[in-house]
Amino acid sequence: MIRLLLADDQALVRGALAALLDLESDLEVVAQVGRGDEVVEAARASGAEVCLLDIEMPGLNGIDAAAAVRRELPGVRSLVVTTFGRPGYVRRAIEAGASGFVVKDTPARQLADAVRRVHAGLRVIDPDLAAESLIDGPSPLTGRERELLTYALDGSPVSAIAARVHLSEGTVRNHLSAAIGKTGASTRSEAARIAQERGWL
Amino acid sequence: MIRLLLADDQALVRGALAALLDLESDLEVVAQVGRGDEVVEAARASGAEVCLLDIEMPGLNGIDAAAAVRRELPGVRSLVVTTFGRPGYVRRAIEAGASGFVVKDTPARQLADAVRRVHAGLRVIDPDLAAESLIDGPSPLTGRERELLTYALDGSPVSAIAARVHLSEGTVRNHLSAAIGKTGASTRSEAARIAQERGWL
DNA sequence: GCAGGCGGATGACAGGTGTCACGGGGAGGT
DNA sequence: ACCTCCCCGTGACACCTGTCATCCGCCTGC
Repeated sequence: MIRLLLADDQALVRGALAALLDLESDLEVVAQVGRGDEVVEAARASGAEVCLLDIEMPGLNGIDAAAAVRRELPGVRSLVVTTFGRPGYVRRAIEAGASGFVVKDTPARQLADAVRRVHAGLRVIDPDLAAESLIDGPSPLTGRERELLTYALDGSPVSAIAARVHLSEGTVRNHLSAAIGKTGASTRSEAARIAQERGWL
Repeated sequence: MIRLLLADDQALVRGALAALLDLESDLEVVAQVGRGDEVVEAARASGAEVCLLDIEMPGLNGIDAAAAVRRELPGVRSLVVTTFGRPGYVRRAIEAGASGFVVKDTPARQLADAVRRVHAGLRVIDPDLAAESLIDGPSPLTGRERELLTYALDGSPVSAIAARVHLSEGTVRNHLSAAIGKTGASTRSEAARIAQERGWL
């Protein structure tokens, strides 16, 4: 019997996944949480062996949660399940110590298999995403560029971004201009979108 | 026995919801689709009585799908289930003929109850969203403003938007300026975000 | 009939934005 | 020591954007 922990901020999806996985005779959902920063504690208390982690969660995202599990509970394996198949996410999830990466587009019946493989010590990674992840390579952005791009995601004007990070507007424009060049975009909004799609943020 | 149709573009979520609802002794999932434009046909073929529709779907969104069901199969009721609780969505879903509106944050056990109520002819609407929907009022945007805002969502420059809709740049700027005023924003990106949050797009 | 709203357009203007050149400082590598 | 890369800043320039005034044609409601 494989003991599972589910982490997803949408209660309905979480409950539905629990119902789905509980149908399998060799799987048992022993804990459910809706926040990333509750994963480690719940996993320890419930004696979970595999953690199913969504990326988009309040408190702590699924990738950082996987890293925390790796650090605090070395014997527990993590499987990241997310809506968005961004190549950079795969890389970061694996680097964070996750044993698998699955998108929510995959057929439901494959999920139980993925859990079993992860439990057996194998790695499960969506093949398409793995290929893209290799092609795109790691992020070429510097720390500042990444930071400023995240603030540019919502289309904020340069002045607002500059005030938020306590920099001059000229400096912000220079960093964003560099990011625009590296992403092949022509506006900071477009650059921010591209960077996010590739998981560079 | 209530016959259900599930429509959600994420196969994993769709399958999980099916597993969850099939646990109820009086519910039976008789059809599953991943696209909005397959809903009517699948509902007719399967003899579904209630359609559970996600909003974000390829082909046709859940609200338009609810309208299509209303038109083509008057006896079938729709329950819209979505990730984002945007007030405008509720209004539009109800106007489109949906009998209920539930967000994916609600506890899993309440979903089956919502389905039963909808099947019984009652309306099921998330109370918080219903209140917000009344406060915000309907969209003040004109058709063009709405259209141009959707193109402005990703931060596209005015020139690109103008080319896309075959208008002069000046006209596009005027419409967007009006939208900026109505949303209380100061850039078109911000206006687009605000409008989307309120379900005006 | 006619006001009022919408869609479309032009022109002008202030201010925001992207680019480039250039400078200076600090951390890391050889 | 030296070079390289990152970070921060300034100034200048061309271009983009948001706003406003003003015009037109079209439809709808009164």
